[in-house]
Amino acid sequence: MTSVPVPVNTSRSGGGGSRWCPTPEQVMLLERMYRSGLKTPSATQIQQITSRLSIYGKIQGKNVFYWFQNHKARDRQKLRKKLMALHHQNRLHPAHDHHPFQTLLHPVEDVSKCKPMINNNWKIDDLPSDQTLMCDCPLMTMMLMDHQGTTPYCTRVPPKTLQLFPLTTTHDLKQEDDHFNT
Amino acid sequence: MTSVPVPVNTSRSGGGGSRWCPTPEQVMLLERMYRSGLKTPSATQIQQITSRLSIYGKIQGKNVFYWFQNHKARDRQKLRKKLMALHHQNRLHPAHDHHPFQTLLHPVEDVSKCKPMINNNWKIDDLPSDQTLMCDCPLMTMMLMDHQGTTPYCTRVPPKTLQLFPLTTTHDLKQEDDHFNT
DNA sequence: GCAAATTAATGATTTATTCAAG
DNA sequence: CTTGAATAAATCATTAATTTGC
Repeated sequence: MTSVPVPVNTSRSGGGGSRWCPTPEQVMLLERMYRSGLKTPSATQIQQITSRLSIYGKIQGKNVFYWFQNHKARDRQKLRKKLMALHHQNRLHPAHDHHPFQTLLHPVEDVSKCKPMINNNWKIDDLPSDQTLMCDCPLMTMMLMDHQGTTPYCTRVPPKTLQLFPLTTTHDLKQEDDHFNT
Repeated sequence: MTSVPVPVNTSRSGGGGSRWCPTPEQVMLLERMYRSGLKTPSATQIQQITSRLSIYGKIQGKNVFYWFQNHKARDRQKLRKKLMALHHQNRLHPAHDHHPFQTLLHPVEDVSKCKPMINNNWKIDDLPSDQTLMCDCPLMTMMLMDHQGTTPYCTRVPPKTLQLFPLTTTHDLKQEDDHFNT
């Protein structure tokens, strides 16, 4: 696209093929409004926002409109993804584990404010004894075994699959559909 | 306020150490996993990692959890700083560009109690008169106001008739890509 | 060379968000 | 409108690096 170093906001007048490139100030203010509860601005609001943000750079009403649309959609998508993963995990491992964690960090509710109350209340700490644990984790095993002559426990090096731990301690291994790859 | 005298114990030996001190092997393997794409391990994965890293030294599930949380957060933070710096360079904020931009991004403000005047019905045609428009969203006005009166270059702020934007009509408006984030 | 003092990294907690379910 | 679930951001706290004076 013949990118001539145009001063950032490449809103070329005319036939206009360029996209809006928000400035940091614009993004900051938009995010602030979004967090403040404005999820779907009305046309009037969009006009006001546009006029106010135009002092930071070129901007149009449709940019604002699309920004809110995209931002909301992205938020929802992200959350849905998480919930899906969680639900899947819950189905597969109803017994224990499954929480993606932060809840486990709330040991006690009443005393947590007063004192640093040392933290041995972690559920995760009670690791199930490592008997079947270290049998099937392709990538993990692969990553954990190089560079040391010690070879932890499991010495099997799978080809190249990038799936993480499909395993459960007692059940057969169905993958829990991980989602770490952005 | 005043710190309690730390028990000071050998973290890796036994007893209640102050905090986890990862061994170089542990750090190396954790970083390798992170770089391989594992950003938020599930509880099961954390257990796996913990049990495998425990051969290099004392470690608990919460340590692994915290490690990934912190690592991810600080990665994001670093990246954001870089991007912010770059954008600032481009924009050449002359007045006071060296105040921590992060503070501006802090969501410390609690204007969120204001009700979102959501209005999905945005027909541009029947816009109400502008007079009442300005009144029903003090929140937006407040947020959009310049914090220090910096107003870089463009100072035109017409609060009146503004450019309209296409609605879902015959127009195409297919240029709403997302690039304001990341 | 060595510790006390100071600064930078990083482990561990707390707080503020988000969307959706009830 | 309130609450549930789960962070990610912000912050607190402690360890490691380093500087400094002797």
